[in-house]
Amino acid sequence: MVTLAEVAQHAGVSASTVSYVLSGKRSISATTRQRVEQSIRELGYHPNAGARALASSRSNIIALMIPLRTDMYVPVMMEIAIAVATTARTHGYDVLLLTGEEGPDAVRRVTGSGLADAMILMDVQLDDERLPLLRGTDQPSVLIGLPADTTGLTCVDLDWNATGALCVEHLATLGHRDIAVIGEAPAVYERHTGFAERTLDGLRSRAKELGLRVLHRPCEGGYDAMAVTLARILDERPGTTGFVVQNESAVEPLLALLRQQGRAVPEDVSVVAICPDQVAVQASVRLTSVAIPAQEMGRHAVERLTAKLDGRGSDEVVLIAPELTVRASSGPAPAGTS
Amino acid sequence: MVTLAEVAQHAGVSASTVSYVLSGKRSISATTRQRVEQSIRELGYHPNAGARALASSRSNIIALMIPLRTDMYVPVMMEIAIAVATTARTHGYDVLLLTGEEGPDAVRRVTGSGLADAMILMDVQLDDERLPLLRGTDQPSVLIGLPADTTGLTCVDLDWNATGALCVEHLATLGHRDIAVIGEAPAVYERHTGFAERTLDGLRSRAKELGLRVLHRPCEGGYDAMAVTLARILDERPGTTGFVVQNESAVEPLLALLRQQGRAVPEDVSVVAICPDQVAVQASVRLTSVAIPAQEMGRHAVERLTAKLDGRGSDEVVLIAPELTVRASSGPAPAGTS
DNA sequence: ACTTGCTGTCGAAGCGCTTCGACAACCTAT
DNA sequence: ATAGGTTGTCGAAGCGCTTCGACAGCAAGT
Repeated sequence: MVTLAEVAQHAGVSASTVSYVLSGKRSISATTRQRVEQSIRELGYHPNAGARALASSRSNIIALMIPLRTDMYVPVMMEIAIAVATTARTHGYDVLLLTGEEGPDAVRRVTGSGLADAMILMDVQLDDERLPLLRGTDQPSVLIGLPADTTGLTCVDLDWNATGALCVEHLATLGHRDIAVIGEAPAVYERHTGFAERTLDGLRSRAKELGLRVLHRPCEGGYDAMAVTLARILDERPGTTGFVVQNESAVEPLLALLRQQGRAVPEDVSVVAICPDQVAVQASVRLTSVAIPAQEMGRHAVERLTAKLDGRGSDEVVLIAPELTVRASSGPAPAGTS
Repeated sequence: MVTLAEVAQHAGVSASTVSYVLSGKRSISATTRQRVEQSIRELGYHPNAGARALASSRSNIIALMIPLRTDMYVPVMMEIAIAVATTARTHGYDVLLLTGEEGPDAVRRVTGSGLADAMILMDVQLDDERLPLLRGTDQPSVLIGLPADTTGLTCVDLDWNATGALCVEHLATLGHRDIAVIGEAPAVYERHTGFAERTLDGLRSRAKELGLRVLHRPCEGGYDAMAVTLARILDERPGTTGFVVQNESAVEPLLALLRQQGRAVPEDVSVVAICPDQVAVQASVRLTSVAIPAQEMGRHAVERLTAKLDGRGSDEVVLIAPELTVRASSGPAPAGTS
């Protein structure tokens, strides 16, 4: 293992000079710098992470806490995680992967031990038990998702209220009057996950303004669950012509069931999904959808965080504006329904 | 920030004693231990990770290198990652998330800096450029997936050869003679990803033994790609009655297309999928499938790794035996085809 | 009583780096 | 020519922990 001291000796300078070459915190003459860089290359030197962390009280690690639930749509989590990791690297940080399993203890452990300089939390609940800890520490953090009370916190999220509203507006414009919302699994609502409730709020209030009727049903994914849910919806509101789906694993089952019942999409019923673009494009009917900007969320989160770590930037809530892409699953409401 | 020294003072012992209480590397009297533990609790002490790493040359971190490709089935990667993270925690390790982006440089960086004590590599290619580096270092590592040459390496993987064979056997037993294999995206084969080729090998050689005909077609996921692929297959081999699918995002499209063409599953054609159980269960037809044991793979990998870190265990290849679960998508070949 | 062997504790050295203050050496303005 | 300011480099302290050797105290065997 090559050390700073060896590099220094090899280059004929002192250890501190090498350190300053590496960090750029003091000016170094061009010739010295070159000599040092040469030695570093020749010896294959890599600074020791532990020593660095100890001396500078900076680990250059960002902790990312991901949920380990299975009722969330996993690819989105993964995409965020990957965006976080790659963006972090461009800022010189590595990413430590924490699963939600440990809960608040993980926050204590990481902040207490100086393992990470900052953290990003995913799957934030409206009243999340980790929040008091975050507020009580001076370690920077960013939430992906919005809790009920955001004072003293930095959050990044899709504007779910606006997303819900946007879906309704689109259907309203097309003349649909009776809207059914296929939601996430019941458990998601029970634990008061912000995005699900906000979507619903935005959707309902806009629907009210526009004079539409909305029926919301949570739904586990898969065919069987979707079949039951759809039957109930059509039983209760036979005139339903617009669907908003916020559960990736219910999308395909819904399309199949509608097809099976002889309801054509988009001629008889329109479907708007809230899902990653890839899902929308790969579905059996190319779906009109509001994209979930996973990458953007991950990137934003890291950028807010590094800003804080550099002393720039303050607490703030970043809401990403939703974008609806019209594809083949939505069209004018059939005559006589509006 | 509370330090070891403060705990020692509070408990009225020396710093080294506290350290030994923490590590258990020397015997400590019960009374002293209790006093120290009490102080630790009262002061809310957390050992500093950097200092620990520096002094012990152990970071207690395992690096996990995940691919950032989008043509692999993401939930499986995620499940493995989560299994790795949770299993690692039970052994006292944290997990550093590396994306494949950096490639071999990441391996150099991590081993060189002592950031991690060991690494787990996913998405291993038959002739992976990271392998020479791994062989050249004394840092323990485990691959999830099999390269062409496994000498000096520890690998964990599903036995893909056996998986392919198992699928064929099942179909053969049911009387199917003409088998089509819907594979991963062409890119997966082009970059010589081990599992895809091995599955095919196992499948073909068993088919040969059993006298079955096999037609293999790579396939991007989604409806459009699947439609083209299926048309070609049925054109070339109209008598095909058995399908093996090794591409999660082709499963549902295939089922839909078959249905659409009036081919009943499992009466007219049988489908065997190689996919996580969740996918098999949630599909529109409950699929006969060989499960991808993501959790098990993650767990095994960590356990092999910690064994190595503790000086136990040696290089070895762990192949997990595939298990086929019969569900509703496979049945006897229609009369007159065998 | 005296060595021998534990057991439990301590002090001190050092892990490899960052960072602060010091200070030559030089350059510019008086 | 001299005071004042830069610029580039160095030495030393210290980050918080682990670990090694030393050793006091005590039990057991001679």
